[in-house]
Amino acid sequence: MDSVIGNDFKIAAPEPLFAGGAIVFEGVAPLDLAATFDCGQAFRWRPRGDGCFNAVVAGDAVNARLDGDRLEIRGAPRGKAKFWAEYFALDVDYTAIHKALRADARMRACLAFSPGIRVLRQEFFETLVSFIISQNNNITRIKGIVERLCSCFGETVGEDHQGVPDRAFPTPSAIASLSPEDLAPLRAGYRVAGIIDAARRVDSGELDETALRAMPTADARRRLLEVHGVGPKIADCVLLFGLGRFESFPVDVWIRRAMVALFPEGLPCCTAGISGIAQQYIFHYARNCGTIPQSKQPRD
DNA sequence: CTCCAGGCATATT
DNA sequence: AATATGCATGGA
Repeated sequence: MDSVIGNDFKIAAPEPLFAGGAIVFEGVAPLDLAATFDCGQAFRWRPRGDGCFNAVVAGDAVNARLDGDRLEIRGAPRGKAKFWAEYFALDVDYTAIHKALRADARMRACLAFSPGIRVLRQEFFETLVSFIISQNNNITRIKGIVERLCSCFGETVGEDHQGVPDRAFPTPSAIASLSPEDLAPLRAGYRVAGIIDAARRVDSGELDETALRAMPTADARRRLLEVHGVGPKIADCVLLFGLGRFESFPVDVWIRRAMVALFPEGLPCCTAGISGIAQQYIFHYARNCGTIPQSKQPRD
């Protein structure tokens, strides 16, 4: 079972081009890199100020930029073009998704707020640990803790133009042998127990990504809930952002309140495996706008 | 200073 | 099953 998404919203990913040492995908719209990287699903992408974004992903220090509807990724080997197409969900038909979501006026309001958000397919272990860190935490500090985790225990994969080392997210085995005292420099508080438990379960094979991907979402969720520090919200975030289960979505008290206020009858137009994506638009709208649109919205 | 952050574990009702 | 409380830390 690969990504779970309705057939209506599957397309063939564009073929990669290779130009100037970059992996290039054309026709990627809709995609807004700033909105996508900064909507609370990823914690390592940093804007360089000129429209480029830097991160270390899958062991490569990469640079992503958008030129119209051309996505350029530098720093990754050609052989990983398929990985990057999946990372940016270029095989998901966001045009069709938007069309379906726009059938509802309230969903239309959320979508209009940040139409370039895509739900990324991020690496499993990094997503699991990052969202354990996110517990009762704010995004700025989450980013800081994740950076310190990489800086302390991640493999150096190069250095940036200022000579600062680029470090990968630590491997499960690199964390599995650590004690809470070793993680004290992270200043992650009570979350360190969860970080270590997650690393040990993954490192030992008890929690296996391949197995999780092969099992139904409900079973994978049950397995994730066994990890210390992983409750319903974080499990759903990991399913959505780290295991490509676009039909799953995080539902905590807050988002439930926003959802119910917006959609007392339940999420519309979202039954074909994209409720997680719909949720991300709702979440971002409610977080940044702070207001809940009424059920009656003006037509386009 | 206070309030709270993409919650969870645990105890109590 | 539902609700209440403590929690490390530091942004805003």
